[in-house]
Amino acid sequence: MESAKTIFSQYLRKKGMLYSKQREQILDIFLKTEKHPAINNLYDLVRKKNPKIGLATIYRTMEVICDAGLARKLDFGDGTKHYENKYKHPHHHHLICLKCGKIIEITSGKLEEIQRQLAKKHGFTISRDTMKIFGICKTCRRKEKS
Amino acid sequence: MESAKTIFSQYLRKKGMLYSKQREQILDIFLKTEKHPAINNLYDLVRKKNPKIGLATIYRTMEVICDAGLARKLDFGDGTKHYENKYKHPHHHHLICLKCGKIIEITSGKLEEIQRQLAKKHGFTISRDTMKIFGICKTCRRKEKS
DNA sequence: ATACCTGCAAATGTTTTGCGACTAA
DNA sequence: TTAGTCGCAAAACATTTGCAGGTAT
Repeated sequence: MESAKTIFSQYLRKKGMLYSKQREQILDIFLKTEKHPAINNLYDLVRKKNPKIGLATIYRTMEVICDAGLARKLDFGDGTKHYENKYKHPHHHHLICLKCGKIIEITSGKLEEIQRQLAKKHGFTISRDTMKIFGICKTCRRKEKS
Repeated sequence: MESAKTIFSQYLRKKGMLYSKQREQILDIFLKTEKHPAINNLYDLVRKKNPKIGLATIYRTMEVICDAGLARKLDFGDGTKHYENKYKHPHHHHLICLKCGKIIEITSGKLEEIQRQLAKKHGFTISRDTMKIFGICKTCRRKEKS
């Protein structure tokens, strides 16, 4: 399996784009984050390494990283874009705690099967799908009770 | 079953809010739309009846209508808020055509069951959930082939 | 050398807010 | 009468874009 960096640099070459220092730094930091960083989280992290970098470059580069198939853009309805690592990371869904913001990733073969059935029933060809369950996580539920 | 207007006016009274002409007009027009209007669609429709109304009033009022349990806020990832009628309208999900923008509503008991199972497995108490399947609808698929 | 990129600032588009005038009860 | 609303304009955000100067190949 090729490394994410290899995939990225090959993608860039194929598209006639350059493998700049900024793009490498942003990819590095993004791949290290294990969660679902908002664009501003990434901006802050990248600035620690390279304070000169601009927010627009983060936006532009994350777009390219998505196009290269290494990231997936997420919308948690909090008014800003989030990104998650797609590299070696199968399709999944999210449980989102409304109290503490914790995000739990879930996968379900049964769920995928039902989605396929529903799509088929309506003659619909699936490109992508997203399911989010908002609620209260175990930890916050316990706190509420006390 | 009470009418939507009754529910709305009772909600307003309970909250110490007024049942203004604008609120009534916006609710009327919103209830008549059978789809998932964006805020600007509503703005245009309402302005036909009452050209003096301001966009801020639409935003503020749709928020109140949601709070009253008569509308549900939707995010189709197109950069603007949409609303759908929640009155006498059970929980459901959406198939969204990426070509023509058509939205098909789907319900599935099996799906709800799986969501409950997944939440339970993680000690999660569900508040609300949303599933969206993006793809190509039957009609657009046919057009592509020709 | 020469595309391509970057950082900055300005522009954009959506949504929210402050406020003086107005209105429902 | 008077709290609550409205319309407007300005502010607040997130995101995108134009451009002059810098960089990778």
